[in-house]
Amino acid sequence: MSEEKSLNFIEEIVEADLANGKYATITTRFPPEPNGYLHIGHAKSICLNFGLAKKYGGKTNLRFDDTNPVTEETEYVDSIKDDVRWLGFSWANEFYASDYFEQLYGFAVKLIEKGLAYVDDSTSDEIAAQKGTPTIPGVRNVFADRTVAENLQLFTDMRAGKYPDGSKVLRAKIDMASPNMLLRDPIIYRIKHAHHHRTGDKWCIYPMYDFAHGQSDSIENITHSICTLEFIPHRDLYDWCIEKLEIFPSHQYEFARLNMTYTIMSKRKLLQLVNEKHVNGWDDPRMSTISGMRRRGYTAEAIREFCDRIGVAKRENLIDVGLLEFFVREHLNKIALRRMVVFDPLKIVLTNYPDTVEMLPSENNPENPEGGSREIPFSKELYIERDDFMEVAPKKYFRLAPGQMVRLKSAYIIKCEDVIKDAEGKVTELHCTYLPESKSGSDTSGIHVKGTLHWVSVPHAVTAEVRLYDRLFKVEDVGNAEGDFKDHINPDSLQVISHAYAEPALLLDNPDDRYQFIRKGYFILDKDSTKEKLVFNRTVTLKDGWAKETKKA
RNA sequence: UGCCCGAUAGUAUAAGGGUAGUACAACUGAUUUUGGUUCAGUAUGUCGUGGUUCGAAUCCAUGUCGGGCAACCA
Repeated sequence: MSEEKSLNFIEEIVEADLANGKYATITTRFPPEPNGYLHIGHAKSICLNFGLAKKYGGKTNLRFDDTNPVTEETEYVDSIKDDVRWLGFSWANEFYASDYFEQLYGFAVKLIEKGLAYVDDSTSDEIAAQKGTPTIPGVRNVFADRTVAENLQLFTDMRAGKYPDGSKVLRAKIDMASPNMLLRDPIIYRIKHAHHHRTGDKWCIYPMYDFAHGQSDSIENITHSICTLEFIPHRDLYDWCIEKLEIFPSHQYEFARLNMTYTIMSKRKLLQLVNEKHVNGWDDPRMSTISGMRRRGYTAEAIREFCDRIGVAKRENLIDVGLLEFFVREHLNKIALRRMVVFDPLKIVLTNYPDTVEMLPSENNPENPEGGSREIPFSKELYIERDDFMEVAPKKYFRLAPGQMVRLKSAYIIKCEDVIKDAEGKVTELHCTYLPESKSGSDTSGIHVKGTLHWVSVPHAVTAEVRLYDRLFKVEDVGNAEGDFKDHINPDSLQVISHAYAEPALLLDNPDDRYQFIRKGYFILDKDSTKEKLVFNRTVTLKDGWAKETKKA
């Protein structure tokens, strides 16, 4: 199988199970609750579950864990399916825990018949109080002594809708003194007169996670049921149900969930950001949701590489978001079309350039010779970036300064002759001369300059809106930071450049294309774009060695 | 003071009794018509203490530290 690359602990389990004949083939599942959009943490789980099946020739089901009707919606189901597909995976079957409600009900009846479940009329407070604490054993109440016949009748009546919400629950009869709190007669069914997104009003009792998940796995013959660390204590109950019900023995394995710097990974908090309008929806490009990252321009390939690289283990972790960005850059560098866009323009007049327009060819991607080239209009009046000029420049500044020369990308070398200012002393334009013999591709000037700038021809410039995103939070470990997580929101996470100047080639390209705005970063067209108004999202910046250099000083 | 997980460079992750390796980050330098890319190189690590062993990140004991467990959520 894999000789070079080392295995993670789950792959080792799978290989052992396959090698010793425990299973001929494996089946995994990705089991989201449709109560929110998927985020990068889910991507790790998706890559793990689908990746395992792919690697070992098994299959993976997509199963919606929809046992709590009050939080779940079809919108979420649809978005989850979109996201999994976009990530590049296809499921063997699309299942729903709600598909199994009848079967699950039967399992509960079986437990009652075996004397292993009872109907409890206590309030939730009473149940909590009787449960004890981790160091004090719980105590059973009188309802635990109800007869099988009585329990059967009561449970039937619960299903029939004879009781209001909260008035009764079905509990598994296990061990009120167990050191594992989850085994102290856990609730397995509760009454909820609520509309379910798939079963409608057919049911008014719903199984709890612990009575649905393992059994669903079992029904689907899941061999390796992989979940996150917080479910470790649930494994005893998972196994207990399977054993008492005498059904296919799926096994649960747990790995550490992904945590990432400067982001949150909780659906509850993500929902809060959406509801309270701290962001513009679940697919806001600043969100750690898969749909947000997609809109921002991250590629599925980069996300998969990231998930592969971070590994799977049981130790808690906090991964540098910079690692994700590394994989995004690595991929985009290979596929992005190079374009020139000026965000903050400073006008340049080439005093010795004729009143004509030249079309200059420029490669689409230096990393890919087959990527071809496009023609860029060049004229007497150009825009360059305002911070590519300094009137008084430090020593290692390779850009424009009075008397200094730079190369204009794919065009000529120019020299700054005159600085024009307004009454306040603000630089309004630069008068430069160009070296005709320095034309890109046929340079005979013999001059080598250190700096190369991007530029746009003034009369040909296309205006566009550019949205620059920064991290949504100001602190590294948002989850463990003091106070409310919203206190740490970065107020400057979105900067809008409403009038950037772009080379005209950007009008012609395909909306799915990825761009590198030379010296600026990677960009993608946003869905808010129209024919009249282009809108671009910055996916990620380029690494900036100069910024690092200046920061040091 | 119960039970359960875990601990390897800054961050992650390998090494499964035999040279502590890889990626990102950092730092040097080279190349470069993107201060990007690429290339070459440098520095940094086994939680503590005992033990077993010719040999321990790995096995044993013990301590310490971090995390989890008492929703009619998943």
